[in-house]
Amino acid sequence: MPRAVREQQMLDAAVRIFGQRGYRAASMDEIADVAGVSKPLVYLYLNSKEELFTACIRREAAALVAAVRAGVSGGEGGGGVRGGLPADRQLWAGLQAFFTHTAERPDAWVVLHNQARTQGEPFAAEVAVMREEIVAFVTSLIAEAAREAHRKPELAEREVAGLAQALVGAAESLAGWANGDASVSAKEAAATLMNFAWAGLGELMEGRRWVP
Amino acid sequence: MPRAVREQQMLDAAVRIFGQRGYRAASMDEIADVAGVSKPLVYLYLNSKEELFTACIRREAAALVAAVRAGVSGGEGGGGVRGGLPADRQLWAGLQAFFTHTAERPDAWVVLHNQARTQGEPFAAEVAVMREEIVAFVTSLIAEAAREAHRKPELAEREVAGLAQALVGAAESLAGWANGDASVSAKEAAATLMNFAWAGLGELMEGRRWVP
Amino acid sequence: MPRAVREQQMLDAAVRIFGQRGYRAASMDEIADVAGVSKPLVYLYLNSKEELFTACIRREAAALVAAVRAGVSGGEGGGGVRGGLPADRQLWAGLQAFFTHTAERPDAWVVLHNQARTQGEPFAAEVAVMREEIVAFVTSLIAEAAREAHRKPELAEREVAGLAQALVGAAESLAGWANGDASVSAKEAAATLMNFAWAGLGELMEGRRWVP
Amino acid sequence: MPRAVREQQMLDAAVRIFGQRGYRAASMDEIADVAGVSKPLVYLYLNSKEELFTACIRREAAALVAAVRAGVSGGEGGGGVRGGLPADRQLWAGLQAFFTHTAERPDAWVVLHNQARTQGEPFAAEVAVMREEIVAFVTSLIAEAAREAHRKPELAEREVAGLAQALVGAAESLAGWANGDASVSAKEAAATLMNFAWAGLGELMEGRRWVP
DNA sequence: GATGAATGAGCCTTCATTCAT
DNA sequence: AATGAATGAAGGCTCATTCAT
Repeated sequence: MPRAVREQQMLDAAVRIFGQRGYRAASMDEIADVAGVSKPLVYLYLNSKEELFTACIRREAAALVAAVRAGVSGGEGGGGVRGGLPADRQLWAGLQAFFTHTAERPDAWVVLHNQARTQGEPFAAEVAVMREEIVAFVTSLIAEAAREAHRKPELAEREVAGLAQALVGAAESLAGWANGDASVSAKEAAATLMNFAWAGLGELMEGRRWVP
Repeated sequence: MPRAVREQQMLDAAVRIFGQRGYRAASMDEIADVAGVSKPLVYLYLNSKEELFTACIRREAAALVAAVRAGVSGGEGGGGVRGGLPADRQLWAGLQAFFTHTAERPDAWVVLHNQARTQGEPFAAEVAVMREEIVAFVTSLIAEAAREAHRKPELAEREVAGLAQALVGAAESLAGWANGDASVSAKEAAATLMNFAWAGLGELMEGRRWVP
Repeated sequence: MPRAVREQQMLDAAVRIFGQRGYRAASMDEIADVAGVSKPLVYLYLNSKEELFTACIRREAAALVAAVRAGVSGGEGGGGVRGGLPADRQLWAGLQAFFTHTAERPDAWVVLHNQARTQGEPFAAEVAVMREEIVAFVTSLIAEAAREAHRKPELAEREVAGLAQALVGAAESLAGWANGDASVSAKEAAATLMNFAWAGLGELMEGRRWVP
Repeated sequence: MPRAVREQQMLDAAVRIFGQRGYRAASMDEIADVAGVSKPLVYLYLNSKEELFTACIRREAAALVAAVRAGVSGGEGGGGVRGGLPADRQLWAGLQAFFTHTAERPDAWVVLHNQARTQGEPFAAEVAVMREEIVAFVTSLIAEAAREAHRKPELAEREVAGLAQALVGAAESLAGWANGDASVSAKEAAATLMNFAWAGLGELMEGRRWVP
């Protein structure tokens, strides 16, 4: 069996075990078992527990970003009208893709969101890169929406950044919730968040704020 | 030294170490050291690592809920006019209390939010109880707000629940963000979230929704 | 059982196993077994294989130097005439003590001479210190002998150093030989070397050299 | 590439690695790498780590003995006057050859002297054979020297054996010393030992002994 | 003839946990 | 009430060794 295939099997197993047990509690023995190979082979290909975990993070981060990108580009119309979608449709498509992907690979999401971020520096930095990529994308969407609405730039740049953080944070949180509670589909989660967020953003763009 | 005091010292130490190292990486040796007692004494009082961790979770969960409750009840006017505050003021007070408390006890927040939820079943259930309590409270606030606005109950119960989840999730996410990034105060975090959320909720109560 | 005693037992066992198997081939498991304790206790007291080996080297080096010193000081006459012995008697006493000690503790000698010196830098340096101490002592003896013989200092300092090296080297080598081949007693080994060396030194002090 | 050549390359690599790392710490992987072949090929030709090590010992022992023999036979005059050299010239030639050879192949010397002798029985015996051959040769030289001096055989056979042991031991020790300390050439080492030894031997042949 | 792929076994190290005092 | 002393069990990692090709 070629090396590349075996490596993917190992990463599959590792993501599963890391997701279920946590980084520390996961044992290389169990990972090798689940991958259907011997432990030395895991070391031969991936060198150490640390590198194995890093490889998992990288693969899953790339897969998630790719999924969201594909969702946004593909849009709703089926790939024809590329790039021309309005900001709200792009956000909607991105959220759907995000919730779908995380629902399909719950262990991967746990690894990225819950495990990697709580295991200290070599790993946290790895996910931080991906997250910033997504935050930047959302930020650009909000800014574009403001432009589309032909408003004077009522929203300061710093404020937009804060809103993007809140939106991404809410999405992350809902992903965990939707996965944990089986009765919520990806589409429902996306709709809930879209409703919650888009209306709020619209109001803010009108300059209406809540003050104590 | 009375037993109750010693126990609190141990829990203090445990929360700190669990928060900094994670459940698995934390060693009973270090906890006993930091607590200034011998290891067997820790076992005498708290039986096992698992029970010790559970005790930490319970204590900190109770403290957090109590802080939020106190914030809401105390309100802005100083404790006199109980229960009479409008829903938005109550939410505002609760958010402020939440962000303040988590900022004051970062290790405790890490234990509750990052560690307990990722260490499997005995522990995840423990925090889930507390979280549900808070979600229920937020849900009641949203419902009350709808009543105050004298609308027909346009918002289905299920929908309200989803919104509460999103709001709580966003708050949790922002708490981590605010603690990690020193430049954001509790009040700022609360204001960001309040702006984001209240406008959206208001719109929804008016029956305006985003549809694809 | 008090800690100090246990530590000596562990060192006894370690010296034996390191001597018989070599540093790498010796297993902490076997050492713990032979010491009659569990492996974690060995780690609790001596931290690591490396530190354990270093502790062995230090203890045995000190013991060997002490034995030689005691032999020289005690002299043949029984401790009365301290310090006044002529150089040849001192050398004779030192050699006897050296061969006696190495014969009594063959594993310790193997550890010092064969193992420690071939396991790279943390360890080699440790024995080098002891060896230099002995070489310095022998050097001073040769120089004193030259003075006693009322010769002009025919022997250059560098030459004396080389002779000391050769003498110590010969002694080290004979120690291994005498221990390996049971029919040679410590006294015989000392006599052989004394005969071999003292005559040669005497000749050299007379200025007689072998030239091709 | 013919098998014999490949085998020599492997032995070259093995001697180097065994010498630098020690028997246990040397890995078959590294040896195969350095030899420029794959690991299974090493096993195909040399069967096991143990046999590989044994093969190294045998080859290097034979090479060393051959070098010394050649030095003695070749003598100073260039190979013409075989066998006629006096004993001291033969010893001088042998020592020079010995120190030259060990200086040229330091790893080989480490393998023979430091590693093989400390790795237990299969290997120690292998070098012992070679050493005895050399000791026997030196013994015969001393005896011949005594004859040449026309003395009655004052030196008992047992005594001669002891002296040969001491001389060989001193040479072994000086070899390590000279290789480790770069400032000593083969010729210097040989001269130091020759001076030290021949005078002592001469004295003994005259019947002058050191007595306590 | 030669090797890429794979593994059983073992070693160093750590940790939660328990007695005897 | 409190602890010094001690351990069973497990985990990360490496290595000599073997097939199928």
